Amino acid sequence: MSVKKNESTTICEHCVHQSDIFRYLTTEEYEQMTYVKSCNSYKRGDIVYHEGNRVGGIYCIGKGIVKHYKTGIDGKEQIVRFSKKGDIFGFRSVLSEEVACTSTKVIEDASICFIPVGNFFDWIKHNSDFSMRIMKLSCKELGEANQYIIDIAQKSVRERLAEFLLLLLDNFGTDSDGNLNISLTREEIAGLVGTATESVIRLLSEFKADNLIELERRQIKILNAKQLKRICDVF
Amino acid sequence: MSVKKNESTTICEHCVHQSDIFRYLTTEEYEQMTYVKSCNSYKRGDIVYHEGNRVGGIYCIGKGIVKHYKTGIDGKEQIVRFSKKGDIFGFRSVLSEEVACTSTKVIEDASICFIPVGNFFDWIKHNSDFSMRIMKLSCKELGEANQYIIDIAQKSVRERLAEFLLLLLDNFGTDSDGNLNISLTREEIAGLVGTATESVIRLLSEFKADNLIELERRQIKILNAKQLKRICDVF
DNA sequence: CGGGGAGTTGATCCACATCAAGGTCTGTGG
DNA sequence: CCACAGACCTTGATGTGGATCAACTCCCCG
Repeated sequence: MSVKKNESTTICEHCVHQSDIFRYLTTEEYEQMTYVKSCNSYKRGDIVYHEGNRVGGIYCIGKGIVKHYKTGIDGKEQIVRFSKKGDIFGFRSVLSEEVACTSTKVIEDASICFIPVGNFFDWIKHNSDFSMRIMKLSCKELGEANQYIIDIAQKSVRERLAEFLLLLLDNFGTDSDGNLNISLTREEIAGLVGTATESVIRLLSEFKADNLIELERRQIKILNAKQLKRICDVF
Repeated sequence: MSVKKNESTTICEHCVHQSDIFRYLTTEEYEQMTYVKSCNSYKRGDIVYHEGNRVGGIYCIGKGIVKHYKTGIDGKEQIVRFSKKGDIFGFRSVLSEEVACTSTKVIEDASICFIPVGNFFDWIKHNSDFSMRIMKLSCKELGEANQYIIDIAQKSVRERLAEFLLLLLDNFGTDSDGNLNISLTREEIAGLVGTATESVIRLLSEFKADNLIELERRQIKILNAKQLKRICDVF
């Protein structure tokens, strides 16, 4: 259940500044946005919306990380994507006029803005630069989803795990110690790679034994990206 | 390699009429389209474009069926989608300004129109109804791709095969004999389901033995859709 | 300091891939 | 019209990646 608290506008402004997509709004539209949007803060574990919900607008992340996942057999989560600072999400359901095809849950305390569908549609309708950016975004996500499909269909768990470690590195970068800037449970990694938790654990230990990574609880440090790349590049 | 022949405009007009997306063009734009588009006919096996190609426009199918696939390990095809009469494709690469993320090959003799990217962009820029439709389309495909991911990640081959048979039924319908209106090799079905050819054969025979389907070479007739639905609906 | 979620490890099992061999259909050219 | 090549299909035998089950430990937090 989502615990929301209203926040001062200051953080909100912050959020919008993070996202380059709103640069394509006119000054007037931008002002309108700061007026209509509402900003909330979320804790790890909070649900932004559930699969099957009707989504009444789009979301923009000012701070934090969320995962987008579908719930499958026995409630097993399959993560299809992450969003982080500056990313927008929810537009897929809004634009396709369908209910949400994924659930969105916070995995790192976040501050997220909500913009009602009406305004969003207005901008898309009247601002072709903005609408072009949105289109580009959805097409990019579609390309990534297609890649995901063939990865899961044809690569081994070992290959996929190597690939997703690199993807996390690319997406979230590292802190000053070289650790990945995202903290996932083994179960979440399993839900991302599409495998069982135990398999993730075994393969991570294997990678560690081969000096490809370092492990310190949920901290993962990638030591040998080149070799990981070699493992996942089987095509 | 793609064998193309120019066709009379008559068939071309035909093609555009099939697609409801062009109804959203203004009369002027529509006229422009009939002027700039070029129509070609393709035989089964012809390639429209390869994964990694730069795509210079969008395609619209007047007749026939194509498959969109990625090539993986050992050249094994993973089909991610089909397009048929009235569908447009190629816009993903165009809009995301990336190279094609899939190859497109004809699986039923087809007549396909090509519309250059320049005109397409013009319409999107100046016609918000049209651009909205395109957006809706790409978001719908994104939702389907997400579903595909969790299916492949969590369902058994048996469940997926049942699901894809129903999906083919839904997409292509049946002829007067009740056979699916699409003819795929066992290998293509395997590439769709994400499994080995032999597994497809064994499971199809199983379904046949259970009187769920009838098989006559590449003709597949679905006898008991309800039971197939029960097999694939494990979530 | 104890309860619970997360992580780990080992043992077991099976769905499915892979390999191998043969059968059937179709189109081509002699 | 036949024969032959090649693509496709089928069936059986075998191997294995990784899921599942079970037991235990570790670590955090109230």
